Amino acid sequence: MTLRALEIFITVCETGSMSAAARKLYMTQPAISQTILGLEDKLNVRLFDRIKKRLILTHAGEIFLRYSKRIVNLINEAENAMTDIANLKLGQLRIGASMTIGTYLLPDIISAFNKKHQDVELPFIIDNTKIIRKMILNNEIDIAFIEGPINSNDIIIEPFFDDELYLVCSIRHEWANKDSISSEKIRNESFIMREKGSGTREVIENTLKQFNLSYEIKHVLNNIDAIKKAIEANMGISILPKIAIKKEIVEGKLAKIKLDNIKFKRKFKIIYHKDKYHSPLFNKFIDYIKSSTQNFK
Amino acid sequence: MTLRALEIFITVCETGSMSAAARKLYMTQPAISQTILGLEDKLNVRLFDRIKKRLILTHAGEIFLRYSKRIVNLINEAENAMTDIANLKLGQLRIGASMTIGTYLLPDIISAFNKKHQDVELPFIIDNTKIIRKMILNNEIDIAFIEGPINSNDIIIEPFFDDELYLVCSIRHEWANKDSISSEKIRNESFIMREKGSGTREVIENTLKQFNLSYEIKHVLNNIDAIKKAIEANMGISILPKIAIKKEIVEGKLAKIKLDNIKFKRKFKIIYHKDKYHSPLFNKFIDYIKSSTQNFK
DNA sequence: GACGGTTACGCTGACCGTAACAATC
DNA sequence: GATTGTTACGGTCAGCGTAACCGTC
Repeated sequence: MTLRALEIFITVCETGSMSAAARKLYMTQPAISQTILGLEDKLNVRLFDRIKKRLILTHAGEIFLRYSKRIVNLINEAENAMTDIANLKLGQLRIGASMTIGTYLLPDIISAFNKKHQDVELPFIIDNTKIIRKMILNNEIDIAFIEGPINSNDIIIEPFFDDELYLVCSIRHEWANKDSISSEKIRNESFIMREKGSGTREVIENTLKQFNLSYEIKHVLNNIDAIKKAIEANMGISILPKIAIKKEIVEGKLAKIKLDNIKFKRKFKIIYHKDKYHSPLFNKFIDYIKSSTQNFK
Repeated sequence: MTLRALEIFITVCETGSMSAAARKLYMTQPAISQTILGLEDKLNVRLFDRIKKRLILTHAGEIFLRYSKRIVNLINEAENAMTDIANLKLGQLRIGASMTIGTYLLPDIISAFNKKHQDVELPFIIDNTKIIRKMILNNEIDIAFIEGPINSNDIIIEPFFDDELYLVCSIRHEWANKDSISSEKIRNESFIMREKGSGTREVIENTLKQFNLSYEIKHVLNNIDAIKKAIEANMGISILPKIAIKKEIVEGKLAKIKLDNIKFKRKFKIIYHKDKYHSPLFNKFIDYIKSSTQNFK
């Protein structure tokens, strides 16, 4: 019993004749006749009474017609769902991100993307790089955005955004009005730092070490928001990613200062499993992320 | 997209591998691989991620799996319904009958048949022969049982029961205790008759005319029950079909008397459209009717 | 004769098997 | 080397078309 046979049967019922069904389906009439006879033979039941060359559904035929319609409808529904997925009208992309990106960069982008593609599900999880890496390998998420270093033969890494970190102080701090500060001076300031293992801290330490600058850590806070509040309260200075402080700079709550020619730079990366199927939604989202972050100041 | 492909897809999902599915379905593994690839190609969607030769359903695959299961279930349901019909576990037979048969013969038989075949529908209609004939021709009923004459090139007529009509009188009537009555004597009795056009009346008139017997009609009642009540009240005598008076004879409410050697006989007939499909239920019911009436006294 | 359904027969392509290859464990 | 999935190729059969036949209007 093929789906085609069901469609033909339904058409015969609706048109009331095999000839009419043949015309409607662009087939020859004997082909219709044969599939109907084949159905009857296969089902061991007469579907039509042929009374004076006119077709009249038997009781069995009526029951089978109802089933046939339900089946064909369901198949169409399934096919539509699949084309919707192919056309990004439907789908799911499970997104992961590490702290900073997940907090300051992705929320706006995801929500904007979701407005463009209403019926797409975009479950989103923020965790540290190690966990995110494991989730990629276990196929628990489809794609992730991280700042820290990562390595695995099964993971493809693709940079997508040049991050820079800025020295930040309270607007009440004496540096607040200066354009630039001599890098030597920071050894006299109280530094507020992220905890060990933080990608942000790693960049800062590496860069300062590279320039042989000494500094003193006064407070250690495990999230950027806490650090920002502490700086606002003039408890010290810190070096923070630009995406995390954009808003506060604009609002005049924090001041960013150049430190000679020293730049704190790193790359944000897109990662995904090397065997991952690049669904249309997958590709679209990567494109969207890239174009959204391209002109980020 | 074939049903077979859906079954294969479901099996692959359930077993988690194409090889296992191949073993389960007694097919080769490449055949499985091809149908899955074919499905993906046709649907324009990846159903599985192949991560290290292991199959993991994509989001699209999960959605399609749910649809596939529903579709396959529905198809099985439809096929089961059809085999049930073929096996008389399900079905419908629309039965018609003319007055006498429908009132006195069929009800018990239909209800007994329905006890043997619980889930079968047996809609039943009683009307005069002319209407019943029309319903057969219009495919409004599948089979009918009639006593009167009928003719149509499209209707098959098959006798199934030899009916006999008996002279009946009240037990208070002077004939009640006699075994036999000379046929000449009925001209002095008040006759109770069915209306003109009744099949029963026709038999009586034809037979009496054949024997050149005269009689006088006193009352004309259009149904047998009314005639029986009238006879019980000793308003007259009548000649009634044996199936209609069996109960009253046994209960001693009416007396039946032989009239010399005159016998009022006729045949009950099964009729159906000549192009009617003889469903298993159709045949079974005819067999049942014949065997039930074979030993009717 | 026009129309509708069935039967007979031939072709084509989809489906499945065999064989060979690739990749993972 | 054993297992699993993909690719290539060939055979078979179901499904459709053509032609011819039959019954109804």
